[in-house]
Amino acid sequence: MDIRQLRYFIAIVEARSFSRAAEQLHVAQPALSQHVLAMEAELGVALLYRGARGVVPTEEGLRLLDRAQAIHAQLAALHDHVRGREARPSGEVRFGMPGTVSEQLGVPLI
Amino acid sequence: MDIRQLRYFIAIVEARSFSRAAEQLHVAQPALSQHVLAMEAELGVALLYRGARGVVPTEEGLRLLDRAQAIHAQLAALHDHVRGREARPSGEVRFGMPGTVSEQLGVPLI
DNA sequence: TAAAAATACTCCATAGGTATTTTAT
DNA sequence: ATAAAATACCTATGGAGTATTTTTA
Repeated sequence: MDIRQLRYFIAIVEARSFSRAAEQLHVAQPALSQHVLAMEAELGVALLYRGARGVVPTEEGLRLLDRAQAIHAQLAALHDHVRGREARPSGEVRFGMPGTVSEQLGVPLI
Repeated sequence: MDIRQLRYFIAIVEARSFSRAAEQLHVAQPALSQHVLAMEAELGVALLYRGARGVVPTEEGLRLLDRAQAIHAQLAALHDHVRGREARPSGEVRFGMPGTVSEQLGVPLI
């Protein structure tokens, strides 16, 4: 179970369709089929009900969706967190410029 | 940034060494080097101080470690959660047995 | 100078693409 | 009958291995 699969699964459930999710993700539809089949095999449960009008999550699919979104959100926040930049940025800004430029450009800019 | 990289990073910090982590993970040491270098490039920060006796995390490395462990724990719990089996199992247990056997075996067993 | 990490390269596993078949309404 | 998912097959990217060089205390 990797992050890419979780992202794909979220997109599929939200799009209510493999095909539409494939478009949005810029991947081919069979790639998504393979990943969902792999996840279902790994978990030993069905995650989606397949119909002629798209798909709908099973109970297990809903539970996976919930966790997948949580994990995905944590990963999205990872970059900023590591760099010490939280949602509300704080800290000091420094700004350097050659003296000759600063008078012409810097002062008006500020 | 994928979960494999997070797992590798956790192992490296805990082992305080690329080489020792490589042994424990059953992968070659250069594979870990590549992943950490890739992560540092992606984040734009150094994650480890390299020394002749191994490695030690930078401040950013410590922050990544924290998040990585959280995400890793969530992923570990994913299987059980999807199947509806929480850390503290709850629910109903049913147990069936042919009548002839139950008298001889079932009653004492319970 | 002696460890540990980085680099160079090679190879293979697998993610993903195209074409097609199967399924469900 | 038709739209959507599954299957078959092929290709190519990148993850990982071996051999080697570079770095650091």
